[in-house]
Amino acid sequence: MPSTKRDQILERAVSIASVEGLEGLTIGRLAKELNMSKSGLFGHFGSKEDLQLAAIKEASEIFEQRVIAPAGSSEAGLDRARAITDNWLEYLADGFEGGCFFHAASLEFDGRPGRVKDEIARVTGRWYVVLEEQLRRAITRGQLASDTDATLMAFELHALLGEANWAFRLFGRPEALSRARVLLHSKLAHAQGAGERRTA
Amino acid sequence: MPSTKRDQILERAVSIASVEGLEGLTIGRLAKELNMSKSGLFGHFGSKEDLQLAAIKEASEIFEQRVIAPAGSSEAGLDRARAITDNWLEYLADGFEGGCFFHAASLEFDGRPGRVKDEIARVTGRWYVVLEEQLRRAITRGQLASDTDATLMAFELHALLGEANWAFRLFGRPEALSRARVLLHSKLAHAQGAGERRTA
DNA sequence: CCTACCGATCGGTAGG
DNA sequence: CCTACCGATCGGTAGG
Repeated sequence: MPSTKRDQILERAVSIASVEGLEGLTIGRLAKELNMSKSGLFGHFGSKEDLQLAAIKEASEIFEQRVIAPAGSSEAGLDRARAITDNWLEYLADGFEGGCFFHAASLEFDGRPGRVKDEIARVTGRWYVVLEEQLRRAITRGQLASDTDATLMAFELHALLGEANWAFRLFGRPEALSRARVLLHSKLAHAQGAGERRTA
Repeated sequence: MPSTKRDQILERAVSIASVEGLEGLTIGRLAKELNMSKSGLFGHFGSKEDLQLAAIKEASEIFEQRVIAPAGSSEAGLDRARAITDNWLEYLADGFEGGCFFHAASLEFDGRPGRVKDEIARVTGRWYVVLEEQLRRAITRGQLASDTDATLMAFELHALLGEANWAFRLFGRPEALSRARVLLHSKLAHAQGAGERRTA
């Protein structure tokens, strides 16, 4: 399937939104960057909110392709959890021009109830659950200690990914990514029910 | 010292910005909420950027008062680190109308170079270092294992605070805060060089 | 502190 | 897909 004009528009839209935010993504600016008229661009979407929702869908497909799908070739459980977090870190390093689209969008819209916020929560929540599910399988398979709390561990791993994005983008230093990698690997390292770790 | 008009303006400005973002904080809206004219309000600040910088300063003073200063009465080291993170969680629950001002501002401005971004990075980085410093003292005093990596542990604790804010605001469920509390206490729990912990 | 105003841009529409 | 336009709002200024 060839890339349609709408796809080209959304590709730019997602890139702009990752830098300027989903509200900062204005129709006028998007049109100018694509050498289109505002109304010509507008014809592809019914409203700004629809454009925002379409951008979220486009960004979620990119995330799925880069982070979730490639992990499908790893064995379910600990290996797949590690593949997901490794892919996630790579995506944080170069996935979008302005850093993680969804982390920024979450904090931008958490105080603005509506369809856009709901969709951001739905999509990001889904990936969170995907990761948690692999931890549960790892526990069932004896790859993590049987008393591991999968909910808390998913919270922890997701926290490290968010912190990596925050620190990398705000301070511009790649150590944020390597620190997160060290911690993620440490938490996911030991197979066969080991599970004892240092605090660090 | 009595609360000046400027202080009253900034109080509203910080609350609006926590919900709408620092760019969404418009002079017109702020003036309307305060029953002032735009130009009357503008007289207190030289430009929108100056208003944003003043709002950052105001918010940082609130954070200092609520999170950092009260921890000064706890003994330096592990106790003070725990006091800081406890206060921080309380501040996440009710510090600003729209969630952590600085977490939102960080992700909003990380792609917009300039004085506002620099100031956000400077202020948030300072608190990060304050926490790390207490961990170093805890190690020196034998309250944490001597091979603890303070840099990584500060990264981890700060990650949990950020995750708590993200999840609490996006999904509106207070479990996010209690999960972070459990994990933070677990990591900071054991005195006298213990330091062995479960992954969860 | 105010009224009155500036040019630019916002989301969106009419009409073709 | 376009030009041309709408009312509203943006940051900011002149003048008092």
